[in-house]
Amino acid sequence: MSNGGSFDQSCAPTLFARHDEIYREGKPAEFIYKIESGCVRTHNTLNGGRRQIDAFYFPGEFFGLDAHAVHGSSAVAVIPSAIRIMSRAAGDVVTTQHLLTLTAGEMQRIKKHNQLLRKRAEERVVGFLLDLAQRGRNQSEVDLPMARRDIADYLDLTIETVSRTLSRLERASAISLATPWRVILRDPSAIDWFNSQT
Amino acid sequence: MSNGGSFDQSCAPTLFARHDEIYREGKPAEFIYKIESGCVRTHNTLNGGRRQIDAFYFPGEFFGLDAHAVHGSSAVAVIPSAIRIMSRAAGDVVTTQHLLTLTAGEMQRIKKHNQLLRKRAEERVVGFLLDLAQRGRNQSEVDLPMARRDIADYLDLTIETVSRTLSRLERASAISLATPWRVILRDPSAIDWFNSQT
DNA sequence: CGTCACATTGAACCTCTTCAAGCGCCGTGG
DNA sequence: CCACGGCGCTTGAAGAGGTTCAATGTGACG
Repeated sequence: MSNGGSFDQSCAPTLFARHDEIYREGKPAEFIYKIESGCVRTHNTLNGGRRQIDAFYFPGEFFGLDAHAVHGSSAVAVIPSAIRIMSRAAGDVVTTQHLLTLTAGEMQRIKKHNQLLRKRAEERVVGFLLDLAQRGRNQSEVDLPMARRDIADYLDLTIETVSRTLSRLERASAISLATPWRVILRDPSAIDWFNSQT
Repeated sequence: MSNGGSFDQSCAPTLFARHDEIYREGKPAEFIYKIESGCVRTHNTLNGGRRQIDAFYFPGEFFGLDAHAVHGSSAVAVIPSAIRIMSRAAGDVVTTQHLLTLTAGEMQRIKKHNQLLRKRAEERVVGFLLDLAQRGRNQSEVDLPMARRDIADYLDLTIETVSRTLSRLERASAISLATPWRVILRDPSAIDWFNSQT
């Protein structure tokens, strides 16, 4: 698969502070974005104030690949982040073929998230941790830049359930919480097992 | 949006009987498919025998738009169906632009399904019925060609909960079950309301 | 008329949510 | 420098919603 190498140097990265909005739901989707450093989340706010997080993105990953002319969700920096912004207009450095590849990858990601939402709370949390471990540099240590509220809204659980589940996993010696935002996985090989669970 | 009109006549439809497999998970994704008549479901079988239905497709809709070189799920005819099969190879009648449009639409559909999975049982069932009503010819009468087991595996509920929820909706005069596979919606305008619930 | 597959209904159980309180960290101000 | 207050995480107890197990109902087909 293309890693976007052919067009990722097309502009200087823009800096965003913690909780800065990168684009807003409903606005025209003119650009695609690539994370250089930091972490971004995309979310919709349903009427009722309830918030739904669609995805977290980490360095090297692309986001903003909405289906239609307008963004279906808002993007916000979870921590200070550097992001490359590229026009998705036809005829630009971003080709239709690129877009198709990236969009197909995004679809894959959503399907995976979909499967996660069908599992029980503990499996969701474990799946989330293993996913982050796999995407991070260190397979056995995971950094959680986002708050419990964000994790809960991503996994469709309450913050209490997320917290309780992490505590239970720690008591069971499956993980270790160095700090609430730094998790050590006791069995990194669990990643392979989990990924085989289609 | 393109309705695919430029290439939907490129071959004669193939007929599939009830429960016939159209393609299988893991096989190369060489074609895309358009339903002329009938109904198709796509599903994965997780190890553990548990089945997960990703989508139902109806006349006029496309399926088989998997992200990668191989299908991520199997496709099966729910009832006797006529399906047009087209090669997705580059240089064929199906252009990259077509594929991007169709894939983006598929992504939209998955996101919608995703939101459905975050709701409570009753909302999932109602959302499912309204979705089918909207896609069908008659806004106030829905035909359910699939079994309760299929609906349950699509909504991530048990067949008991689906059945109980439908019964409760009928007692509440929200719907009417002419037969277990024919639902009359008492308030079709609910579709607009439900779609506004992001 | 009997059988089979599917749908419906009931009751006990379990998981997650809800409501409520406690804890720890950090920045601010006296 | 330390007390205070706010914010986010954790923990506990009660309650609601769905699942599980089990039985009953119903229509199609031989």
